Amino acid sequence: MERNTRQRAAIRSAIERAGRPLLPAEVLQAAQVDVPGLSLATVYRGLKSLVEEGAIAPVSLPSEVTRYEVAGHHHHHHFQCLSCDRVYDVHACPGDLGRLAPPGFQVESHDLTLYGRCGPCGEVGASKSRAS
Amino acid sequence: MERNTRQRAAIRSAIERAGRPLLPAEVLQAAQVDVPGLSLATVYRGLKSLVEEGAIAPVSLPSEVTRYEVAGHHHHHHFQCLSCDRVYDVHACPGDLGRLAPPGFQVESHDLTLYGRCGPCGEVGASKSRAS
DNA sequence: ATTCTAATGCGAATTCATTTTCAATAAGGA
DNA sequence: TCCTTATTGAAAATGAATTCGCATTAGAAT
Repeated sequence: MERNTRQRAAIRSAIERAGRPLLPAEVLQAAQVDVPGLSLATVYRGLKSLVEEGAIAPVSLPSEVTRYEVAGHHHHHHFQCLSCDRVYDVHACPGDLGRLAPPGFQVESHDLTLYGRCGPCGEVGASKSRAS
Repeated sequence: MERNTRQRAAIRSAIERAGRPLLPAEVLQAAQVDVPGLSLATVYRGLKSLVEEGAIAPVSLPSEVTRYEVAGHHHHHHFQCLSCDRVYDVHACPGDLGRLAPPGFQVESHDLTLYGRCGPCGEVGASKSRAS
């Protein structure tokens, strides 16, 4: 059966603590606080099983590697900071986008990504410094 | 200087004729109508130079390889068919999305992708058949 | 405590889109 | 037409993300 290992708990915990979608590399870094020797391969294995068991959900944005966030959120969108590249959840939606499609096209869902400067980056006026 | 070759004309023409964003592989297929021996490497080379000279623009959607479409369109969005995977332009926009971002977040731009069934696929009732 | 085997770390191996190498070819100016 | 060299096709090489193989480690049931 599936075992509860420190590394899996650390991976899950890292994503929960972040409160925003994380890249596999970011999960690695955050989870290594709990498990110093953690490897990237294990992060990938953990992410895969957590997705399968429905604990986390993949988040893919244009031209970006898939990130992961805790599952169960209502319908929402994302904001990516042009300065630090971090992605945040946006719990709002313009709604009723079916009307935008050409006639004869049936809309079932949609993805919206906002781009700009996030709160933290706006405060320090950083210019293109990557996320901590 | 830059030479006007049959292959470059075919690549450009293929994208113009399509009227929608095409994958490199789709450009290859469409352009081979004009130049049978055309190679994918040449398509990539052509796409790169056409982007540099501003004739075409890259279109990237979540989890998708970059497509290319004629440049110069006004601000617009895209629709991807869940049945055939083709991508179409959507010349409409919900507008004013800055209000959706969390306080302190500055929105500069946005990307919107609609998913559903395109006109052609809706008509034939095809289920998951890939684009022609 | 003992045993069984899932899980891990590490490096090698994949996958796949895109780029490069290079000999052959073909624009297009002279 | 001739010449120079940008361009092409084909295959090999890259680059980056993700997965795999395997010996070792460590959950957890007994």
